Amino acid sequence: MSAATITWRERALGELQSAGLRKGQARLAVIDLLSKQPCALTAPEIESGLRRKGHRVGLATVYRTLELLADLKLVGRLEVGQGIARYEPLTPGGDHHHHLVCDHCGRVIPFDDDELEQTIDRLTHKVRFQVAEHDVVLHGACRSCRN
Amino acid sequence: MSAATITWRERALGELQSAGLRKGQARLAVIDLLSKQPCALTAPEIESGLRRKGHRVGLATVYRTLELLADLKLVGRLEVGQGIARYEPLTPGGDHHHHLVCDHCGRVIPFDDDELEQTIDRLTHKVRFQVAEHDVVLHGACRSCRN
DNA sequence: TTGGGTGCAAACTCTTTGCATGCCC
DNA sequence: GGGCATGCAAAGAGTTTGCACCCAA
Repeated sequence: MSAATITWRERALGELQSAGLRKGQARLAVIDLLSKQPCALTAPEIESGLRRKGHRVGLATVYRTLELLADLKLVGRLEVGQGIARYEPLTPGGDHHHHLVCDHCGRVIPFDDDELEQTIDRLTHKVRFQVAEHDVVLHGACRSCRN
Repeated sequence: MSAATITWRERALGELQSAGLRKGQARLAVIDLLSKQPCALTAPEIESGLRRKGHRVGLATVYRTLELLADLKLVGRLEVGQGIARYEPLTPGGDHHHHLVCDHCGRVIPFDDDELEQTIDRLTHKVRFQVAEHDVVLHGACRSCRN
């Protein structure tokens, strides 16, 4: 089994280990839930998801865990409007993507596009600014909401 | 003088007129201030800017005015992180741009790029989604903050 | 005159912080 | 056992809403 087949969850646990951080039940629960999610969730969504599964995890702990995981580059933080932060697992080489946001129902739908990535890469070097990350958000109406 | 030389401020006042909306002193003050701004401001920034000029405008009114102007497509709403909304005048054909955000000092710097716009235009038609607007945000360190 | 516009204050939501307790190592 | 991790509650910040007064048309 090659390194490329390590799951995000396994990688996250390894990163905690090598950073000398503990694996408390709250952290494990948040990592578990995130690892099963295809796209970005808000902190309150994560908290209620855990509660529904019987975990009693403080919302503050969810935020602290997400901040920790973001510092370790294990999750990405994304803001798509309404001043709400969303978090999603990051995979190193793999599935970099951006988001379509439906301004009617609030749905967030991931997409990717190679040409877009190439264009942004070129742009990143053109600009007089040290670019670390980029976000592209397309706003509009999803298939259910456009009439 | 052709239609193309109408200023944003004049257009905004015209839109209010034809929508049957009143031109109260607070709305006029917000429109005036926005018309002189090159890039996106937050609602509290607008409020304190007006206060500094001697206007007494409630923060709630600033929000209500910005929402109104956004509905009329006269201003764009932009979120660059930290859950803070920023607003800037929109000109129909003209100066479409995107933003560099310094994650250290919080500065927001506008930029534009034709290649990027073309790529996003193509993308907009490729995607199974009705796209109304798009935002590109590059995060990183500005020239003052990178050491 | 009259109803939309405005200011003030309170409410709401998301997020962060303080502190005492608990549990991983 | 020691110290990081956690939960609860309170504090903070941005934004929205309720309501009475005011002013543009």
